[in-house]
Amino acid sequence: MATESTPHANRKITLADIAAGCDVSRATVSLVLRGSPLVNKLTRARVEEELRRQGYVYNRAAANLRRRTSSSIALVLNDLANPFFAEFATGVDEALGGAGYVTLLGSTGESSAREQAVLASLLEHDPAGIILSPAEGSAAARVLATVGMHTPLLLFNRELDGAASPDAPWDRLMLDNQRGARLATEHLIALGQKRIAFFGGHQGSSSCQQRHAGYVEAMQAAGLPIEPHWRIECAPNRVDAAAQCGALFFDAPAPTAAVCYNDAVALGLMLGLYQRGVQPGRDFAVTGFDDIAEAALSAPPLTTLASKPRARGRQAAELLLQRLRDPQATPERTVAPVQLVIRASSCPPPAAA
Amino acid sequence: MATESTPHANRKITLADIAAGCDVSRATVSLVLRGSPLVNKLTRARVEEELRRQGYVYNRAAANLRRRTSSSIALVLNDLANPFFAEFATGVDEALGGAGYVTLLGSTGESSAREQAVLASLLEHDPAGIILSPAEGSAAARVLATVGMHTPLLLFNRELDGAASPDAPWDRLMLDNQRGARLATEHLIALGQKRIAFFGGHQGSSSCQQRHAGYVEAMQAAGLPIEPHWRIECAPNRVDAAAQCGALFFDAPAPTAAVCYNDAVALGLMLGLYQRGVQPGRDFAVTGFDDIAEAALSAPPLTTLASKPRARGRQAAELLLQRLRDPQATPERTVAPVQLVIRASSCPPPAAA
DNA sequence: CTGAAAGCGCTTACAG
DNA sequence: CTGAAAGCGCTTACAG
Repeated sequence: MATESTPHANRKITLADIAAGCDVSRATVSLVLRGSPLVNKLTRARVEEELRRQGYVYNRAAANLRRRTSSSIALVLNDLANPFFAEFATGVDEALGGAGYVTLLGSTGESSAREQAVLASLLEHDPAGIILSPAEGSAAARVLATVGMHTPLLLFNRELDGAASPDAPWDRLMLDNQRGARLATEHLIALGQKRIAFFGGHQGSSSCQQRHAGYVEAMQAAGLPIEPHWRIECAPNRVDAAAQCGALFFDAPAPTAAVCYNDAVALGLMLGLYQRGVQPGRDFAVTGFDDIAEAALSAPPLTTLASKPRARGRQAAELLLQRLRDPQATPERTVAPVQLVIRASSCPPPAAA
Repeated sequence: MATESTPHANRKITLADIAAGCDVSRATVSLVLRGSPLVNKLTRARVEEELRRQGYVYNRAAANLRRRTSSSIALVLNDLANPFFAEFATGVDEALGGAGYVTLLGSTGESSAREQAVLASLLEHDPAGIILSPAEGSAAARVLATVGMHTPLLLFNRELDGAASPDAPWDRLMLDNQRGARLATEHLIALGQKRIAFFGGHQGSSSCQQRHAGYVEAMQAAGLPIEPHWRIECAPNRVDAAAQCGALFFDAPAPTAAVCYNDAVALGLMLGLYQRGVQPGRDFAVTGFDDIAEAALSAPPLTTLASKPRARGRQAAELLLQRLRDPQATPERTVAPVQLVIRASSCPPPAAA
């Protein structure tokens, strides 16, 4: 009957079905699947034909259970909707896929409470490792308590609160925030700028602190003064940056340039400047951080620091895979370089005052 | 000894460890974990204490194997780095997480060959269902062959090539592309625009065809002519759109407005117009599609169609979960409405010629 | 209310 | 070269 050859829609094909179908043991089928050289050529051919015929799909979960292995990695991000992290995730997934791992996704929306829940849930799926870009204010002790000692953790982009940094028991991949901001500041200084503000970001975030430190470093090395009202906090997005622009000009002396926390903030600041009749790129110099796609296309195009999020994603995956190969090696802190991308029109010399 | 109470770092805690630790059977521990009312209150308390004490982590893969269930959903996207899909993924993950599912991520980079490989790999992890935004040119027959009949499939955003659309054996969630483009075109017509182009996108993509059809519909309903050089193809990104801008003006009559394939294209077109000395919002009207974050912040702000990708992600997840509850129901094609967002300054009436 | 036993789909020594 | 048997960590009738 035609029905006979149709696979039953209600049950998946297993090794046992294949074994029965070509009269060998499950063990032999397993050896074929795993490419063992032990199997006789003809037996192998018969089994492979049967696998095709029945449309067999390997059950990796069962194999992982038996072998006590795992073929997944958990990727937990604070904000997947942010293009920077979306690019990062793409890079991670690319590299993991190439190594035979599958990505378990989790998104925390910058809430450390949700981060706990997401981590706990993903851990039940037994990932071989975790890549985590922590939510703001995420505490080292709590994360460590839920992740435990069994699952290697790679931190990206931010440190955890309260971590004894030098000897933390996890790997880290960080951007060279301080050097990046220093390069941007030095670039402005070389153009003759003297009154340079540091604009945007939350003081609480470690990346903001590091970037600010790089700015201070460059200013001090050049012997330039820093006014208190030249440091403006704002949420790291365009809208808030545009709204905070005015704060730069409340007191004298007004800055003529700003090193911004990131590109989003820089683009928002430019918008705010336009609205006040100050033309960025002519009356005011601006730099960003990240080199998002729009940085090259804004008016004027933006001088910024390229952090290459997709490459960072691949790098994070490689570092974690390396850790899986050698669980005993001492944890490492890797600092990814960032590159100054000069788009001259966003950075004029100071206007003759 | 202190060492005794330290969990062995080389083996994970299992049900059997807990059972041994408080002198009950594994069955009882399992019942506690699953919240069974059968268990005696005191027994439950003892077990729960022991679970905490040993830092037990549930092995969901083992449970899924035994129960023949699955707690994951595969999400396969053609381009996660695109903000539209990043938002979509966020919405999917939100809704799935809430329902106790975990997201298995796959990214195809618009290659249908990689799509096959990614689907095959994810299927081995036995997802309960699949949400797929197909790569361009992805063939229905091939996808169906690798996905099989066991795993419910939900298509998002695009149709598969060669699908007998009305009775395809999968669910679909599509945007109302045609109506959206019609609304945009009608809006321009109501402002008095008559020479309206359709700009950007690939003719091969179903969404582009649908949007173009909506444009044609509105033009014909208003009795307005359409010139052949008013339809310009370009890749759906800013850079290519800016480069193609000139093609609108090769022949007379030149258009005075353009309905764009999407926001990226619209922003690129505006850039191209500026470079030619045509000021969008004054000399030329432009509309987009998607309502990405930048649409509100461009100069001028862009009239566009809001497709709410995050909400679409949640909706896609809900539809798939619904399918899991009722596998027999006939497949559905859901069309999500899109909303015209009018930002007047991008759409002037035609200049007095 | 609790335990002994079987089994989910796979893998891996171990015999032969 | 192939098969019988045990076991990965869980769940679920079934007895008691």
